Amino acid sequence: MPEGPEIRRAADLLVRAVVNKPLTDVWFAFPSLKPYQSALRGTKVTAIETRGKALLTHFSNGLTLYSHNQLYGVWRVVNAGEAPKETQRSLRVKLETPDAAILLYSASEIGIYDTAEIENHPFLQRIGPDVLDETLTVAQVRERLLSPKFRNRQLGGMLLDQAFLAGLGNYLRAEILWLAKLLPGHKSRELNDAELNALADACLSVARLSYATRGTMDENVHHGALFRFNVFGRTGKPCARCDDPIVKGSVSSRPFFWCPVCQV
DNA sequence: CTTTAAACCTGCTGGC
DNA sequence: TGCCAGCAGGTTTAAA
Repeated sequence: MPEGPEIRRAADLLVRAVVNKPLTDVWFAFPSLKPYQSALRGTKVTAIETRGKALLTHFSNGLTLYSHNQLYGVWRVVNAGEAPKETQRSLRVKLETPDAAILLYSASEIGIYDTAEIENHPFLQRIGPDVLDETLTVAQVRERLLSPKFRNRQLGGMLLDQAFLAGLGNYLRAEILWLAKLLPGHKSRELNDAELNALADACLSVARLSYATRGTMDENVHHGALFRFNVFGRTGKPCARCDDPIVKGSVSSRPFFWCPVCQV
Protein backbone atom coordinates (compact mmCIF):
# COMPACT_ATOMS: atom_id res chain seq x y z
CA MET A 1 0.00 0.00 0.00
CA PRO A 2 2.61 2.45 -1.08
CA GLU A 3 2.94 6.14 -1.85
CA GLY A 4 6.16 7.86 -2.84
CA PRO A 5 7.78 7.79 0.63
CA GLU A 6 7.14 4.06 1.09
CA ILE A 7 8.52 3.25 -2.35
CA ARG A 8 11.66 5.26 -1.73
CA ARG A 9 12.12 3.63 1.68
CA ALA A 10 11.81 0.25 0.01
CA ALA A 11 14.40 1.30 -2.58
CA ASP A 12 16.81 2.29 0.21
CA LEU A 13 16.56 -1.21 1.68
CA LEU A 14 16.97 -2.88 -1.70
CA VAL A 15 20.10 -0.85 -2.47
CA ARG A 16 21.78 -1.91 0.74
CA ALA A 17 20.90 -5.54 0.10
CA VAL A 18 22.04 -6.15 -3.45
CA VAL A 19 23.79 -3.26 -5.21
CA ASN A 20 27.18 -4.13 -6.76
CA LYS A 21 27.02 -7.81 -5.87
CA PRO A 22 26.91 -10.52 -8.52
CA LEU A 23 23.47 -11.98 -9.13
CA THR A 24 23.52 -15.70 -8.51
CA ASP A 25 19.85 -16.16 -9.33
CA VAL A 26 17.33 -14.14 -11.31
CA TRP A 27 13.73 -15.21 -11.56
CA PHE A 28 10.59 -13.61 -13.02
CA ALA A 29 7.07 -14.97 -12.78
CA PHE A 30 5.76 -13.52 -16.02
CA PRO A 31 6.40 -15.54 -19.18
CA SER A 32 7.34 -12.45 -21.18
CA LEU A 33 10.28 -11.81 -18.83
CA LYS A 34 11.57 -15.38 -18.66
CA PRO A 35 14.04 -14.82 -21.52
CA TYR A 36 15.85 -12.22 -19.40
CA GLN A 37 16.56 -14.57 -16.53
CA SER A 38 19.68 -16.11 -18.05
CA ALA A 39 20.83 -12.79 -19.54
CA LEU A 40 20.82 -11.17 -16.11
CA ARG A 41 22.40 -13.96 -14.12
CA GLY A 42 25.99 -13.01 -13.33
CA THR A 43 25.39 -9.29 -13.85
CA LYS A 44 25.13 -6.79 -10.99
CA VAL A 45 22.50 -4.32 -9.91
CA THR A 46 24.28 -1.00 -10.39
CA ALA A 47 21.61 1.30 -8.96
CA ILE A 48 18.01 1.41 -7.79
CA GLU A 49 16.04 4.63 -8.05
CA THR A 50 12.45 5.80 -7.75
CA ARG A 51 10.39 8.11 -9.94
CA GLY A 52 7.32 8.89 -7.93
CA LYS A 53 5.85 5.49 -7.18
CA ALA A 54 7.76 3.71 -9.95
CA LEU A 55 10.94 1.86 -9.04
CA LEU A 56 13.82 1.31 -11.47
CA THR A 57 16.40 -1.41 -10.97
CA HIS A 58 19.39 -0.91 -13.26
CA PHE A 59 21.64 -3.81 -14.25
CA SER A 60 25.27 -3.75 -15.36
CA ASN A 61 24.42 -5.18 -18.79
CA GLY A 62 22.37 -2.16 -19.88
CA LEU A 63 18.94 -3.42 -18.91
CA THR A 64 16.51 -1.89 -16.40
CA LEU A 65 13.65 -3.49 -14.50
CA TYR A 66 10.62 -1.19 -14.25
CA SER A 67 8.13 -1.97 -11.49
CA HIS A 68 5.09 -0.26 -10.06
CA ASN A 69 3.45 -1.63 -6.94
CA GLN A 70 0.02 -0.10 -7.48
CA LEU A 71 -2.06 -0.82 -4.36
CA TYR A 72 -0.77 -4.22 -3.42
CA GLY A 73 2.81 -4.84 -4.52
CA VAL A 74 5.44 -5.27 -1.81
CA TRP A 75 9.21 -5.60 -1.80
CA ARG A 76 10.98 -7.78 0.75
CA VAL A 77 14.60 -8.46 1.59
CA VAL A 78 15.74 -11.84 2.89
CA ASN A 79 19.13 -13.30 3.74
CA ALA A 80 20.82 -15.56 1.21
CA GLY A 81 19.57 -19.08 1.61
CA GLU A 82 16.25 -17.86 2.95
CA ALA A 83 14.85 -17.13 -0.48
CA PRO A 84 11.40 -18.64 -0.85
CA LYS A 85 10.29 -21.28 -3.30
CA GLU A 86 9.37 -19.88 -6.64
CA THR A 87 6.12 -21.75 -6.37
CA GLN A 88 4.79 -19.05 -4.04
CA ARG A 89 1.78 -17.84 -5.88
CA SER A 90 2.25 -14.13 -5.47
CA LEU A 91 6.03 -14.00 -6.00
CA ARG A 92 6.81 -11.94 -9.10
CA VAL A 93 10.54 -11.17 -9.00
CA LYS A 94 13.54 -12.68 -7.25
CA LEU A 95 17.05 -11.22 -7.49
CA GLU A 96 19.53 -13.17 -5.40
CA THR A 97 23.17 -12.44 -4.52
CA PRO A 98 25.56 -14.42 -2.29
CA ASP A 99 24.49 -12.22 0.65
CA ALA A 100 20.83 -11.41 0.21
CA ALA A 101 17.83 -11.68 -2.07
CA ILE A 102 15.22 -9.07 -2.92
CA LEU A 103 11.69 -10.22 -3.68
CA LEU A 104 8.73 -8.49 -5.25
CA TYR A 105 5.31 -9.85 -4.44
CA SER A 106 1.90 -9.29 -6.03
CA ALA A 107 2.80 -6.42 -8.34
CA SER A 108 1.57 -6.70 -11.90
CA GLU A 109 3.22 -3.71 -13.56
CA ILE A 110 6.66 -5.11 -14.34
CA GLY A 111 8.83 -4.85 -17.42
CA ILE A 112 12.41 -5.04 -18.69
CA TYR A 113 13.73 -2.25 -20.90
CA ASP A 114 16.99 -0.97 -22.29
CA THR A 115 18.34 1.47 -19.71
CA ALA A 116 18.97 3.97 -22.50
CA GLU A 117 15.29 3.87 -23.45
CA ILE A 118 13.73 3.83 -20.00
CA GLU A 119 12.74 7.49 -20.10
CA ASN A 120 10.37 6.61 -22.93
CA HIS A 121 8.25 4.48 -20.62
CA PRO A 122 4.67 5.83 -20.85
CA PHE A 123 4.38 6.34 -17.11
CA LEU A 124 7.71 8.14 -16.80
CA GLN A 125 6.78 10.30 -19.78
CA ARG A 126 3.59 11.37 -18.09
CA ILE A 127 4.63 12.18 -14.54
CA GLY A 128 5.74 15.53 -13.12
CA PRO A 129 8.67 16.22 -10.80
CA ASP A 130 9.22 13.77 -7.96
CA VAL A 131 7.89 15.31 -4.76
CA LEU A 132 10.85 13.78 -2.88
CA ASP A 133 13.44 15.33 -5.21
CA GLU A 134 15.54 17.30 -2.73
CA THR A 135 16.28 19.98 -5.32
CA LEU A 136 12.58 20.77 -5.76
CA THR A 137 11.73 24.05 -4.02
CA VAL A 138 8.56 25.54 -2.57
CA ALA A 139 8.83 28.33 -5.13
CA GLN A 140 8.87 25.81 -7.97
CA VAL A 141 5.80 24.02 -6.62
CA ARG A 142 4.04 27.35 -6.23
CA GLU A 143 4.88 28.20 -9.81
CA ARG A 144 3.54 24.83 -10.91
CA LEU A 145 0.28 25.43 -9.04
CA LEU A 146 -0.21 28.59 -11.08
CA SER A 147 0.89 27.15 -14.41
CA PRO A 148 -1.74 26.99 -17.18
CA LYS A 149 -1.87 23.21 -16.91
CA PHE A 150 -2.88 23.16 -13.25
CA ARG A 151 -4.29 26.51 -12.17
CA ASN A 152 -7.80 25.45 -13.16
CA ARG A 153 -7.83 22.07 -11.46
CA GLN A 154 -9.58 21.21 -8.21
CA LEU A 155 -6.92 20.60 -5.58
CA GLY A 156 -8.35 17.24 -4.52
CA GLY A 157 -8.04 15.65 -7.94
CA MET A 158 -4.85 17.46 -8.84
CA LEU A 159 -2.91 16.21 -5.83
CA LEU A 160 -3.59 12.63 -6.90
CA ASP A 161 -2.53 13.34 -10.48
CA GLN A 162 1.05 12.14 -10.90
CA ALA A 163 1.50 14.71 -13.67
CA PHE A 164 1.37 17.40 -10.97
CA LEU A 165 3.83 15.94 -8.48
CA ALA A 166 4.89 12.31 -8.74
CA GLY A 167 4.77 10.35 -5.50
CA LEU A 168 1.75 11.95 -3.84
CA GLY A 169 -1.15 9.64 -3.02
CA ASN A 170 -4.36 9.47 -1.10
CA TYR A 171 -3.06 9.73 2.45
CA LEU A 172 -0.59 12.46 1.52
CA ARG A 173 -3.26 14.58 -0.16
CA ALA A 174 -5.46 14.43 2.94
CA GLU A 175 -2.55 15.37 5.20
CA ILE A 176 -1.33 18.12 2.85
CA LEU A 177 -4.74 19.79 2.63
CA TRP A 178 -5.19 19.54 6.41
CA LEU A 179 -1.81 21.19 7.02
CA ALA A 180 -2.57 23.92 4.47
CA LYS A 181 -6.05 24.36 6.05
CA LEU A 182 -7.71 24.03 2.66
CA LEU A 183 -10.70 22.13 1.31
CA PRO A 184 -10.19 19.98 -1.82
CA GLY A 185 -12.72 21.80 -3.99
CA HIS A 186 -10.63 24.96 -4.49
CA LYS A 187 -8.63 25.66 -7.62
CA SER A 188 -5.17 27.12 -7.21
CA ARG A 189 -6.03 30.25 -9.18
CA GLU A 190 -8.64 31.07 -6.53
CA LEU A 191 -6.12 30.98 -3.69
CA ASN A 192 -4.58 34.08 -2.17
CA ASP A 193 -0.87 34.48 -1.70
CA ALA A 194 -0.70 33.03 1.79
CA GLU A 195 -2.83 30.01 0.87
CA LEU A 196 -0.73 29.36 -2.19
CA ASN A 197 2.45 29.39 -0.15
CA ALA A 198 0.93 27.20 2.53
CA LEU A 199 -0.16 24.62 -0.03
CA ALA A 200 3.15 24.55 -1.90
CA ASP A 201 5.00 24.24 1.37
CA ALA A 202 2.71 21.48 2.65
CA CYS A 203 3.18 19.41 -0.52
CA LEU A 204 6.90 19.20 0.13
CA SER A 205 6.99 19.18 3.92
CA VAL A 206 4.37 16.46 4.41
CA ALA A 207 5.94 14.16 1.82
CA ARG A 208 9.41 14.73 3.22
CA LEU A 209 8.27 14.19 6.79
CA SER A 210 6.61 10.95 5.80
CA TYR A 211 9.80 9.76 4.13
CA ALA A 212 11.95 10.87 7.07
CA THR A 213 9.69 9.05 9.54
CA ARG A 214 9.51 5.91 7.43
CA GLY A 215 6.12 6.54 5.92
CA THR A 216 3.60 3.94 6.90
CA MET A 217 5.93 0.98 6.73
CA ASP A 218 5.50 -2.02 8.98
CA GLU A 219 6.24 -1.03 12.55
CA ASN A 220 7.53 -4.49 13.38
CA VAL A 221 10.13 -4.36 10.65
CA HIS A 222 11.16 -0.73 10.72
CA HIS A 223 11.98 0.60 14.15
CA GLY A 224 11.61 4.17 15.27
CA ALA A 225 8.99 6.85 15.03
CA LEU A 226 6.49 6.45 12.24
CA PHE A 227 4.62 9.09 10.28
CA ARG A 228 1.46 10.02 12.17
CA PHE A 229 -1.79 10.85 10.44
CA ASN A 230 -3.67 13.98 11.48
CA VAL A 231 -6.75 13.20 9.41
CA PHE A 232 -6.31 10.10 7.27
CA GLY A 233 -8.39 7.25 8.67
CA ARG A 234 -9.23 9.28 11.77
CA THR A 235 -12.98 9.58 11.28
CA GLY A 236 -14.65 10.86 14.45
CA LYS A 237 -11.39 11.52 16.24
CA PRO A 238 -10.53 15.05 17.38
CA CYS A 239 -8.67 17.40 15.07
CA ALA A 240 -5.21 18.11 16.48
CA ARG A 241 -5.74 21.85 15.91
CA CYS A 242 -9.32 22.56 16.90
CA ASP A 243 -10.55 19.39 18.63
CA ASP A 244 -13.57 19.01 16.34
CA PRO A 245 -14.22 15.54 14.91
CA ILE A 246 -12.61 14.53 11.62
CA VAL A 247 -15.10 13.54 8.94
CA LYS A 248 -14.87 11.15 6.00
CA GLY A 249 -16.18 11.63 2.50
CA SER A 250 -15.28 10.93 -1.09
CA VAL A 251 -13.28 13.24 -3.35
CA SER A 252 -12.51 12.29 -6.95
CA SER A 253 -13.75 8.77 -6.24
CA ARG A 254 -11.33 8.20 -3.39
CA PRO A 255 -11.78 8.30 0.38
CA PHE A 256 -11.04 11.72 1.81
CA PHE A 257 -10.73 12.86 5.43
CA TRP A 258 -10.77 16.42 6.71
CA CYS A 259 -11.56 18.78 9.57
CA PRO A 260 -14.75 20.65 8.67
CA VAL A 261 -13.92 23.47 11.08
CA CYS A 262 -10.36 24.55 10.41
CA GLN A 263 -10.16 23.61 6.74
CA VAL A 264 -11.89 26.23 4.64
C1' DC B 1 -10.32 21.26 -20.89
C1' DT B 2 -11.96 19.25 -16.59
C1' DT B 3 -14.29 15.92 -13.97
C1' DT B 4 -16.43 11.52 -13.16
C1' DA B 5 -17.14 6.55 -13.54
C1' DA B 6 -15.75 2.23 -14.57
C1' DA B 7 -12.37 -1.12 -15.22
C1' DC B 8 -8.27 -3.63 -14.00
C1' DC B 9 -4.56 -5.39 -11.01
C1' DT B 10 -4.41 -8.16 -6.09
C1' DG B 11 -5.09 -8.92 -1.12
C1' DC B 12 -7.61 -8.43 3.05
C1' DT B 13 -11.75 -7.90 5.99
C1' DG B 14 -16.32 -8.54 7.45
C1' DG B 15 -20.78 -10.47 6.96
C1' DC B 16 -23.69 -14.33 6.10
C1' DT C 1 -15.26 -23.06 8.00
C1' DG C 2 -16.19 -21.22 3.38
C1' DC C 3 -17.66 -17.98 0.08
C1' DC C 4 -18.73 -13.47 -1.55
C1' DA C 5 -19.09 -8.55 -1.50
C1' DG C 6 -16.81 -4.60 -0.68
C1' DC C 7 -12.89 -1.94 0.06
C1' DA C 8 -7.97 -0.39 -0.37
C1' DG C 9 -2.68 4.15 0.43
C1' DG C 10 -3.10 3.23 -7.79
C1' DT C 11 -3.61 4.12 -12.70
C1' DT C 12 -5.75 4.25 -17.23
C1' DT C 13 -9.48 4.86 -20.27
C1' DA C 14 -13.78 6.40 -21.92
C1' DA C 15 -17.62 9.16 -21.32
C1' DA C 16 -20.06 13.20 -19.60
